[in-house]
Amino acid sequence: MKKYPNPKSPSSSKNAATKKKTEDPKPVSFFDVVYKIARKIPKGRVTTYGAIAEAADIKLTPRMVGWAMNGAGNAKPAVPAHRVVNRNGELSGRQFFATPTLMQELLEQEGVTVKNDKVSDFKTVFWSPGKPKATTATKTVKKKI
DNA sequence: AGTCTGACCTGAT
DNA sequence: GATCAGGCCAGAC
Repeated sequence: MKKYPNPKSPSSSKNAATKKKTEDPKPVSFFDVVYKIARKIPKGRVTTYGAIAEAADIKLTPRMVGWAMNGAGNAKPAVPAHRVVNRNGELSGRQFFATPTLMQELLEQEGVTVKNDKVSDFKTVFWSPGKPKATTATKTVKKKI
């Protein structure tokens, strides 16, 4: 993490607009897919990176989801990255926000209780992107049904 | 062209 | 139960 000159701007600070008019045949970059799913997250609810990766039609790893979130602020409309947490329910990406506490503030604002940088009742506020057979979600919410 | 990193997850020790 | 290591795909230098 030290060899990175610009930790602030992930995509060379070119923002997501880099592909502006270059999209035509296959505009469905894995970025767009993640954004689309993240935007579908209802208010007061959170999901995990792995769940999004599973919901994506394309083969994708949870890591890529987080990486794609880098452009969330640049994406339009802005993607509610604060509603996306890791499988543990921790606000791992809070430090990537404008302020480390912004993520928690937003979550609490929507009614999500955050304790110690972790979502309380994570399983309760957990929301599935739409993939019922989510392996990860199955384990997390296995006792849901 | 090769190397490394990355807001993760899963499995094994 | 906690910790370590590996893996996965894509992008940037």
